Amino acid sequence: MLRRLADDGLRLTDQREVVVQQIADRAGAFTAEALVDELRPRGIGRATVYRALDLLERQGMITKMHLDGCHGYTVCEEGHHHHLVCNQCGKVTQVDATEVEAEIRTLADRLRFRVDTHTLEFSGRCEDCLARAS
Amino acid sequence: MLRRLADDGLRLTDQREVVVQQIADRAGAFTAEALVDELRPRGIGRATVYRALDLLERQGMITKMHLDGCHGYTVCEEGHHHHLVCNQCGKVTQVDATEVEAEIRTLADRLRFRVDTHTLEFSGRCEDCLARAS
DNA sequence: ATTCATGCAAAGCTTTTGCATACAC
DNA sequence: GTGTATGCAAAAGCTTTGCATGAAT
Repeated sequence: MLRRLADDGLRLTDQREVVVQQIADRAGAFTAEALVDELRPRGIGRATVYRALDLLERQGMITKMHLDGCHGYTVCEEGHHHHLVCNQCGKVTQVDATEVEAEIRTLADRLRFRVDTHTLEFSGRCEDCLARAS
Repeated sequence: MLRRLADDGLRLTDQREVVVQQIADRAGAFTAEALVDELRPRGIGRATVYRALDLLERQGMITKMHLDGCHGYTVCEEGHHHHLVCNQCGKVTQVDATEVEAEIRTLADRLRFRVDTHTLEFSGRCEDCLARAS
């Protein structure tokens, strides 16, 4: 992720590095404010966190997610935009929804509506949480 | 809508009536704050509007939508929850996505994940706006 | 009569902005 | 050296809440 930032000609500051490290291998979604809390002890200010998230989103390295209060982000690969969100542990898994995708395209073609983008999100319970429940 | 409120044993106040009238035959999505502005001249307070929207949402008569800033509502029929959002005029159309729906169910079954709910939203340009553009 | 809704204003929370300073290139 | 990022604190948005008053059943 850091390399990608550099490759895109963006400034590699200490703070951006820390932000990226903090979110890079995170299983679930997170809110901006949670990140702020985690990074405050490391001397990174609120505005910097918000600005970094903005930047990373514009670079397509993270996506905004529709969590409960509509304020989450998650790290994600480019192109694919379908997520399974576990309501219990908050984990976000990427899912390959090729067939659904195809069906969506068919539908879009039939509608008198030019579909530019679509959002598809699943919420429920992940394997681990299901296992833990029984 | 008013009848449905009454049927569900809820109090029919003047203010709720006005709120319902104001949103009932609206083509697009709207934000809470926009409604507040529209209803302020009619003497309806901010809190009342927010509480009414909350109520209507719990009754399933409107749904929260993920607009640009993630803060919209739209009137919608029960059950079906798929919307086309026009980026230009803001109109929201309900769409029948039965095939997609079926595909989603198939996918859900295959995943080691218990899917409780899913969200599917399309955004692009509606017929009218496309026509107007040419 | 009781119970619930309302309006107001204040508080809470999240996000953005202005500005002087510091850092990356 | 230049231009951009940072930190802070303040402002700006949006939503919720406490409380006294008023309305619906």
